[in-house]
Amino acid sequence: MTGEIVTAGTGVRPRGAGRAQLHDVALRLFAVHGVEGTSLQAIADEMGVSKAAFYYHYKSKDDLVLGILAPLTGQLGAVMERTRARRGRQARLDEFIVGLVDLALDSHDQFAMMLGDPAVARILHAHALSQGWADLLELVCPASEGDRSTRIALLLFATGLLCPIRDPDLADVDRETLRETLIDAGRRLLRVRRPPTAE
Amino acid sequence: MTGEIVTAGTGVRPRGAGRAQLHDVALRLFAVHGVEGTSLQAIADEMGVSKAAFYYHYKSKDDLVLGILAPLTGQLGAVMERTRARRGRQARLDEFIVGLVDLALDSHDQFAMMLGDPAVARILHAHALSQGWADLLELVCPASEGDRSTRIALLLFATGLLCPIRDPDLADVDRETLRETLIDAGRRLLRVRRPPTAE
DNA sequence: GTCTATAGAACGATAGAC
DNA sequence: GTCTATCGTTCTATAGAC
Repeated sequence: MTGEIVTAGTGVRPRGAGRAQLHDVALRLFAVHGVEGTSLQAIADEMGVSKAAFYYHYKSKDDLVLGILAPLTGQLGAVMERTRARRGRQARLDEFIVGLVDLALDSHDQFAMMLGDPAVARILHAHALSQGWADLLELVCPASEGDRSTRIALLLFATGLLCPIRDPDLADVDRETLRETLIDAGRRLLRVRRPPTAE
Repeated sequence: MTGEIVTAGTGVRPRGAGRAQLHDVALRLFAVHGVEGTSLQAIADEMGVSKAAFYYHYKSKDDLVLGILAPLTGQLGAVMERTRARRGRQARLDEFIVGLVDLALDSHDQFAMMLGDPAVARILHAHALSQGWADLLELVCPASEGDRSTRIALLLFATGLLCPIRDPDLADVDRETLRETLIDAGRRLLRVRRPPTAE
């Protein structure tokens, strides 16, 4: 079920308890308005503190984004571990699908940030940290094999997970149903027959 | 093949020829950095003119975004017309898939803006103009029928089209191959058997 | 851990000359 | 159709008191 919160090896360290609230508030605003569309002022206002208080927790806005995304990077690594442990192409694809869906459902906003926000792409790139996702892709569908159509389907699926997650139309669908539907969609898309071993 | 450029009924009017270059430059920058991440200064610099020159063409940045998106709105309407003309659920789904893929390939950057950029969502909403996409969705999968799993797959597919389009890994895939692969993926995802009549 | 105050830059937008 | 110059605002970020 992808429960582990990994603090990850990105060099971003938590400090106190107020930071958790900062993450929550910032993440929610980032998800709605995007990173560039959210000012530190807006975050501070929403928290009911002054803007300067922010700088106790992080030294810059970019740092905040990295701090928010750090757990996701760790979780992505965990999915990669589990995928690597599987043998056979079908088993690996299935592990990838299930892992990614759980990640998208557990950490929707972070997931949407990472894959959807151009500002985040810039920040990750600037810190040479965009690797996690690229590595996972490479593991499950090596570029050397040149299987373009699988790679396209993979990218389509991962990106497609952005929408069902944040769409207001789907707010009333319960989590387990959504999860099964998305996993089903992934298997259909990637021609994975059934859960190869168990779940 | 979705050739028609419809100026659309959005109330945004072209003026001269310099506007075409403005659209090109702005669109390219918007696609990379997002709307909020692209300043009018950056656009002006890229065009080799002053920032003030921009205001001859549009009265605001929001207006520029609407102007850039107007043709897409028209094309979306055309897809809707063609979809409406089809009879039967399978035929409509197929028309939707093919139409959307062509739109995504023809107008990748506009497509990515509309579906991916939170700033654009805000602008469209502020002008009560987000309808085109919602209407198309409603036509092909009415909310009243309550077929959640099809709706989820539909959203996943549309959003998923964002990525194969802009991913640098896929730059060497020729357009026709990409088109066929994406259409195939859509049919698999939405369980559409074959091209119901012709193409 | 939070505050006030402010520096300094960048932003969107306007005025008016050419 | 483009320019220079500038207005008013907002932004990130810092300094220093509590």
